[in-house]
Amino acid sequence: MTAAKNDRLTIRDIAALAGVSAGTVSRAMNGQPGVGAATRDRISAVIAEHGFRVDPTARQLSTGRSRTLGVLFPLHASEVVLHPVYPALLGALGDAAERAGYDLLLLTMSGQKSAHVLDTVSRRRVDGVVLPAAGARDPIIKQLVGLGAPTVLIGHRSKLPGVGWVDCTHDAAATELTQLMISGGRRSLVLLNGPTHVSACKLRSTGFWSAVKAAGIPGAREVSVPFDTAAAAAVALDLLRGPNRPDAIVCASDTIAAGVLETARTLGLSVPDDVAISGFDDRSLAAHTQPALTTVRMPLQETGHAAAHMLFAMLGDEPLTSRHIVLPTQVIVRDSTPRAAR
Amino acid sequence: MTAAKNDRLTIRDIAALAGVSAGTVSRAMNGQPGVGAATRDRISAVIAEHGFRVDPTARQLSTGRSRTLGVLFPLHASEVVLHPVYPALLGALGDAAERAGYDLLLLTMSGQKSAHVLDTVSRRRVDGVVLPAAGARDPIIKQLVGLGAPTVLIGHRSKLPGVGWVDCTHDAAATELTQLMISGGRRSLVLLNGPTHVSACKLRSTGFWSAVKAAGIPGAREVSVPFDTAAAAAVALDLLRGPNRPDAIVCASDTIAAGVLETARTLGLSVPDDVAISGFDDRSLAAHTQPALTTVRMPLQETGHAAAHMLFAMLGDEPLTSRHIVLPTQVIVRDSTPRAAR
DNA sequence: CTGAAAGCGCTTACAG
DNA sequence: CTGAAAGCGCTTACAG
Repeated sequence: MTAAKNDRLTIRDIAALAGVSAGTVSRAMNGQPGVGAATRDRISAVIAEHGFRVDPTARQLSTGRSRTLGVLFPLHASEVVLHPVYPALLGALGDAAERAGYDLLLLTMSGQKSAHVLDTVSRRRVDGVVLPAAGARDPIIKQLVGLGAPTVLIGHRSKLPGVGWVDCTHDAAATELTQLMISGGRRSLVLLNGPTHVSACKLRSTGFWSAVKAAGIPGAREVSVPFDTAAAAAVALDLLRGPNRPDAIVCASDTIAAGVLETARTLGLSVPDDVAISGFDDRSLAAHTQPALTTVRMPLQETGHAAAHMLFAMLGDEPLTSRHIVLPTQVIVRDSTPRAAR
Repeated sequence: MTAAKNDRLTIRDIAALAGVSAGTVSRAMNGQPGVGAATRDRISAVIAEHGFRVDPTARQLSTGRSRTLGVLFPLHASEVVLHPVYPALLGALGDAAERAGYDLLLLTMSGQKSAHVLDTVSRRRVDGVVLPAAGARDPIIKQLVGLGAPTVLIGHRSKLPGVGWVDCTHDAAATELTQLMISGGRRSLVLLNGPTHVSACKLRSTGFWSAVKAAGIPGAREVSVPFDTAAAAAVALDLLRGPNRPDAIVCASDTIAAGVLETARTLGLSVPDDVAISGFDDRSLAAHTQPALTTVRMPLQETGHAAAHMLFAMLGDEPLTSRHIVLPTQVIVRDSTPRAAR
């Protein structure tokens, strides 16, 4: 006799009320076979009347499964990387988890010390882990897999066996934007990319160069900057004042594009006539820049849902169709790129 | 016999290895009195050699306490409000929780439907809840308190009895910035505030007006805009082109200040000579604007730690000094405000 | 179809 | 100072 009594009903209370045994209530609650229809109804009625939620702790001790999903926050990621992705993603994860009866454990990792995260996953018997901003943090990914925890990455197409991921078509979007520039008559192209160790940036680079090569356009360049408006503005100054000024700059984020727009304005260049500019992310600012920014919308909600459901599938709750999902992005054409002239 | 056997050692294994009973191991582990020094050492040695982590699930079932803290994410908050605060705050919360042996449960609430959050807190016996971006969401605050869950708000000074909060001196910072403007000779002041339902914005307003009144300066104005650069730029255009152009604009965020800076540049106004501008938040952009932005740094790490420790104190783990903590902000003077001319 | 019982891994009065 | 035992609230073979 240890834990304090409280007013919560236990499965035994329900059993007594329904005139059956606790085991039968358990079977009925969990939708298991071997409970008579009448008994089932009686139990449902009692639960409906008196209210009863199974104690997840007791269930876990008995089954060994926690019905808990870990969400790993990479706190060392720059604020700018974090920003646009999280709220929508978390909302979708939370919704999916709620619907499936899972709870979410928040795993934070300051720096690279993964020991505590691994310990928590193991102690709490976390059923699976989502890494919403996976990337070059490979050590922990491998360690999680080593622990036997089903792992789903968002935004990083890991080659590790068993690891699932959900990503979107950064490459195709970059290709489409670049083609938009080319079909609008642009011939001096620059990709103002983010940090090249970011998986999404690698894909954007691939997409850019594939369009450039397909069109046989020489002299295209790629420059890498942090996801920072001011830094982008500074680099844009060099580009736009330098020799062979580009007439199209594909930017890897709206924040980068904002810096380029700013510099263009400072230099008195007209957008898109003198230089066409595109962004990525479709953040709220993109619709309000002058001119409004052509950009790419990511399927954030869908990504969160897909990641959650992939995890449920890995846990055997749903059929597992694929461990690797690529969702479509959507190019939003506004006024900062040339009208398709063809 | 239900849960799958695994390789993890139980307290009974340790007890056997140390030649004592499980109860004694439990008492030794938990630092309880009534265990001989020699026994204690032997148990420590065994644990050190073989490794052992107590199963939190079993402990919880026995004690009724989960050693889990809830972190409530307000997903309906705009991305801009969320942004600057979360990573540092979560990191600090995570650190503090880790050190105290607590885990963090991620509570998401899409829209205003709090039922699931309350149910989770109750089912999982969450020991206490932190609301990192509390505000006008009062319904859930009251409901959490009603559940008996110790509750700590960040950024909202609730009047509800029993509710703890950690906030910082938004008001004093606004006063200091305003005085900086006044002592620099500015006499036509505007507070370009954020949404007035945000608690921090109310305090910033208070601080601004208190400085204005103390200096006896007439004609000061306050205008409210969303936390959005483009929206701020539009409002700034009206202000800076209208009659009696302000010579100082105190902005409620760096994003707002960025819009004002942009408009000033567009209009060919010199900052700070024609119009002085200050921000709030000290986001990374603030150091890189042209001119660099005078702004306010929030004690985010300290806030996270304070919130966590207040919760521990409410849970009886630490002495509770106060349920209401106001931490100091720091005004960062850069080049967008007048040099203190006196 | 249903019940009685054992077990999940801890903690904590209760004895001694 | 230490052990034996009961209990936390479930689940699930095992019988019937």
